[in-house]
Amino acid sequence: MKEVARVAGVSLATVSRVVNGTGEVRPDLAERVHEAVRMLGYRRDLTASTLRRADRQSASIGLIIEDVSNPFFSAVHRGVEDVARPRGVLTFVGSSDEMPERERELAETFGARGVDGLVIVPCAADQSYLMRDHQAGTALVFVDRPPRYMPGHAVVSDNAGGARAAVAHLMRHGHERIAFLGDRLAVYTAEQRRAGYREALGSLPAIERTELVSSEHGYAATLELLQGKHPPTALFTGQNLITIGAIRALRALGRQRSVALVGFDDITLGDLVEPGVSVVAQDPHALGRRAGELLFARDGESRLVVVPTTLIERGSGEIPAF
Amino acid sequence: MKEVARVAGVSLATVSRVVNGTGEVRPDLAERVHEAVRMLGYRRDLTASTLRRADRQSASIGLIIEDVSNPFFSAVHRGVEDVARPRGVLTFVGSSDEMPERERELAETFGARGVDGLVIVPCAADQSYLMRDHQAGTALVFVDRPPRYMPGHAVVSDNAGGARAAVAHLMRHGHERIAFLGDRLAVYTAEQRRAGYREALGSLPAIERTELVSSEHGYAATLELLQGKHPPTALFTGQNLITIGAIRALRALGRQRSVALVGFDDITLGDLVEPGVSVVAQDPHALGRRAGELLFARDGESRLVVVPTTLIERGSGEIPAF
DNA sequence: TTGAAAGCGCTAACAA
DNA sequence: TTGTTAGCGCTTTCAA
Repeated sequence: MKEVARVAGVSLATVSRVVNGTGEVRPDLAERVHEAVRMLGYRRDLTASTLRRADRQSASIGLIIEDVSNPFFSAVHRGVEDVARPRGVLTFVGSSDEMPERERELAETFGARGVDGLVIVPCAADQSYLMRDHQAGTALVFVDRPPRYMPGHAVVSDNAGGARAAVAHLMRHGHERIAFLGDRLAVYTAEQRRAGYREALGSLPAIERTELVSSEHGYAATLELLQGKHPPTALFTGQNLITIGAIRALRALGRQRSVALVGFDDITLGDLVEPGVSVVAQDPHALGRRAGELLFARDGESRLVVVPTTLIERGSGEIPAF
Repeated sequence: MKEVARVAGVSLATVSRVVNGTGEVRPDLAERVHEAVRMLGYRRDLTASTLRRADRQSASIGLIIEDVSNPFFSAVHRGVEDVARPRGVLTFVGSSDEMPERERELAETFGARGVDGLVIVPCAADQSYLMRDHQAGTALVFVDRPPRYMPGHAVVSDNAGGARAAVAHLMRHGHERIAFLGDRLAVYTAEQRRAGYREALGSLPAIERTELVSSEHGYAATLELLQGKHPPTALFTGQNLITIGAIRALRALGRQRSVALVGFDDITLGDLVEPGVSVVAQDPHALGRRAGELLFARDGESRLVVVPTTLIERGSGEIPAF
């Protein structure tokens, strides 16, 4: 910058004004500055700029998700990017792998880098450690799950509503023995989906298997249920991997055309499988987009945004009870 | 930091030394500093630190991929993250959406933020604009495709080799009319895969449809080929979306069990479809990991790392010619 | 071993 | 309209 000023024969302040487009500068001087910038290949240092600036905005945000390579969360990521980019804001991203200490570590590092905001899929039992950043002026939005032990904006799917819709759908096809196969109930989404399941069941018997954390768990639980005494005629799987495990198990038993199945969260290529996999689809991109919008709005009040889900009928959920 | 120094009754320099663990500090003084840090909730400002530091390292890198929510590229992303994180390096990420001006814009912004390195899936016709960053000391690694009009490290899949393996596999099952359905040949990977296809064919007739840029294109091309005069008995699809389009088309014709199919790049749940989808799988996570390793190694010589592919037999590729 | 002071590249008062 | 100067929060000489 000093170089540019020297070559253009102006002061540092003028270069700054031209480069930032702030303040009035005589056109011919501005042109000389631009010329020098081109000649020297000058590019202003945004970090130094942030340091000195009055508003101290770094035009960067942090995003903490479970895993950047998980299709659900990478769609959330894209949603956030799509609202950040038009604002000229860059995104730092990190995977927490559902480990609380990684979540904290990432939040810590992002904070030390002076991000203007943080979008976070919380996994720690307690997010109150973020109060410091919040008070320091970092905007905060939680996504997929609400925060615990601290207030804050949150954008979540309609987990309970989607689950109710799935179960009601199965009931409409005559099912009275509908099993729920769910994730760790400690996770908000799993607990909400089970709540929806129970609500929709009414007086029908609840058949529940929870704490299933992999497709293998889903596979085993499905086998066990269907080979048991009073097997269910329909399955409602509360998560992606569990759905896949259930499909494999139904195939292994040759029951994929006789036992109904609705999964929560969409399955890639769910329509190419036979029968097609009926699901309650979430909209992860919208989740990210709404979170980003909330982040930049910088509202005071804590808001909970609920993104609707959609039931997609592809065959497996429309198999009748008998 | 001034506060910390005041509370601990030491100088700024001592606080810096304690916080960074550099230089010798009397244990009792160090303890007083730590105490003050805890009390005040002090966190050092990494951007200011970078500005002043001798090495000017920001402990951040930039990653430019086609789309953060594309499973292939998000796996690359995870690979890069997995080598950056243990080094305490944070990752800025952006989607180029295969638009050259976005690629440049992102590279520009990352540069202005002082990233130490850039991992990039190049889509512009010319990457020489990056020479400036390179000379300014930014490490540069290209991934999935080599750079154009500038030297640089690159990590790519064994596109030609994988294609040869796919075609040879089909030939081994008796096929003599094998069609290639490919992406835009302007893209390095598409061109390499076609080259591999042609090499493996030997004297067999080449049946090619290229410039297919969506699953709909793949669908249409498959229909057209199979309903034509001398239909192929086997298909080699050079890209994910094309593979999906081809599967849909084969189903629509009821030919999924009589026409062989091998796709380049793995398909999620390819084993749940009937018949299972045989593919030449890439290892996008390894692509990202190797790129990250090269980035941090900061070798002088331009190196081209080729990551091997794996043929996965799931049924569709093992359908015999008659 | 510690502290004083300079200065990284930039922006924002203020003065001219 | 332009330039001078102070200083953002930090690290790094250099001297004590």
